[in-house]
Amino acid sequence: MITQELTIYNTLQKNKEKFISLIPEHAGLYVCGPTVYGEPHLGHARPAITFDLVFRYLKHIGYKVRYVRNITDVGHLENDADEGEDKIAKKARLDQLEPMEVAQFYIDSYHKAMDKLNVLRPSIEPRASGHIIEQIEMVQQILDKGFAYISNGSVYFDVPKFDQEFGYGKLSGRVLEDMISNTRELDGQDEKRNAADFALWKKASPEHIMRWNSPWSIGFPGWHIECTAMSTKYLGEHFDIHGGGMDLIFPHHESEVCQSTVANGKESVKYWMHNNMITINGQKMGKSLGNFITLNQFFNGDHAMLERSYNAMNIRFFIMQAHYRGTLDFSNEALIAAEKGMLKLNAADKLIEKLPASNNSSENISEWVKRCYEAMNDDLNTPKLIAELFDASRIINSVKDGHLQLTASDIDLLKENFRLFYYDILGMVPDTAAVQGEDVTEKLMDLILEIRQDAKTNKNWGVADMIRNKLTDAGIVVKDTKEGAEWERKN
RNA sequence: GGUCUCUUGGCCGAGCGGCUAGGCACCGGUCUGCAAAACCGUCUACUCCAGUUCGAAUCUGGAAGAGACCUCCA
Repeated sequence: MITQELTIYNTLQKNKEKFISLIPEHAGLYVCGPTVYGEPHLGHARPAITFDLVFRYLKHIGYKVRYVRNITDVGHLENDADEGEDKIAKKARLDQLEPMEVAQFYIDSYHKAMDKLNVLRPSIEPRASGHIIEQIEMVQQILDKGFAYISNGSVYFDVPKFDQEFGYGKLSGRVLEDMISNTRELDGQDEKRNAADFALWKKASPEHIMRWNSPWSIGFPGWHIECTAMSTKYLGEHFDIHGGGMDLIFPHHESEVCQSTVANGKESVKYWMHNNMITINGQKMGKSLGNFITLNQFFNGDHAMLERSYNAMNIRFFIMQAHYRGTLDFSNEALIAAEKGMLKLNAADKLIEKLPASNNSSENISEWVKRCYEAMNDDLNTPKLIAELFDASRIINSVKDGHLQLTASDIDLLKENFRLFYYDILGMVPDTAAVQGEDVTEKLMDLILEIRQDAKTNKNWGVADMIRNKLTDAGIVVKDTKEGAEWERKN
């Protein structure tokens, strides 16, 4: 049973819409995954986390979800390379490795980083190189229907013809005539009949390492066709959600609309969702700008722009503190502020266990739960949800201090839902460092705090402060409360 | 230049016509041997101009600034 009414922003309609799945209680989700020719960086984290939230929330509210996220491991050209050269092939030559070895290395690297960020693995993670046959078949379908042409061994999609029949630019808002009139004439690009046409299949030049046989030439598939072929294969000709970064709207997703409309005879995607981009200190992240920071550099603090290291949950929390459709700017200051907030919530979670129950509740916890759901139902408003969690934190701390009261059942309700939203839905990881097992540590800490308490009782402030300061240096924060001293690990 | 998006207090960031967002920082208070934590309170806002409205951060028009995409490729 579907328990919540979710509303999501559909790029196709430029509006928020109720999410109604094509098949009741089932949801199909396709997201453009990484191009594996380099270390995973911040730009990979945002879409992965955004759609991880979609995946988690759809499952939570009762959908059986098939989540497909592809890996692009064929046919990439360097942005700044003069001659067209496959990104993976180029890297392979430099490193003296097989192209697939390079791809595998970065796939592993990507997975490790995503695991740290607690991004759930998709249901299916298809690789473009493993679906060459499906792509060739789809190109053939488009040719058979007359919306593509062969030119010098390559196959191009006929955009003007598509525009006449179906209307081009639904997703990105591009107008074909404007595009044509704004296009600069480039030498040596006259294989295409029209500048707006895009490649379905490219004939490989001699130095191009990654190549496959096809009816038209030895070559490789055009970029856009892989997503259409793989989404059709695993989710069907019509599916619910297609996601990706806003930078992919044009030309990638617009081209996918063209391809699926022709090949499948209808538009495939019901809801298009796009996450916004990430900037660093207000600037676009780019290798040439010197602000290109990989995820591992964040985790290690190993980059000139980073004042210190930031753990994966800190990054995840920070990303979720902004709405996915807004730009997000990274800075040391903002990251540290996010960490403090996160630690506050972690501390509140631990306190829930120790709350005293009253006969009456001064707070309406059911209403609070409702507000949490409303935030998520409103196009995944995670900043709002996090604000509600901070409100819960205030309630928890106040109940502990005796300023507010909750009944035993309200405490349970609060505990259950705080953890549901914080851990299961937002995907934060419990602060295990101080909680998990570690009996010896627990006993040692009890002993140390006991000694310190003795010193305090004897007004031996020097010893008491020394213990506290040394523990602080060791990354352990001591909190003196009315019930005695408590401790927790920092980071 | 074209298309689109955005511009909220010291920083991050919700808000979608009237009601405190929230976090971080700062300041004051409670607590404490001192501190930290916690709680309470205070202070800084809606880029600018014009319009619609009883009422606008929120709608409309204009200006300025920022960003994304706009050849090939992914």
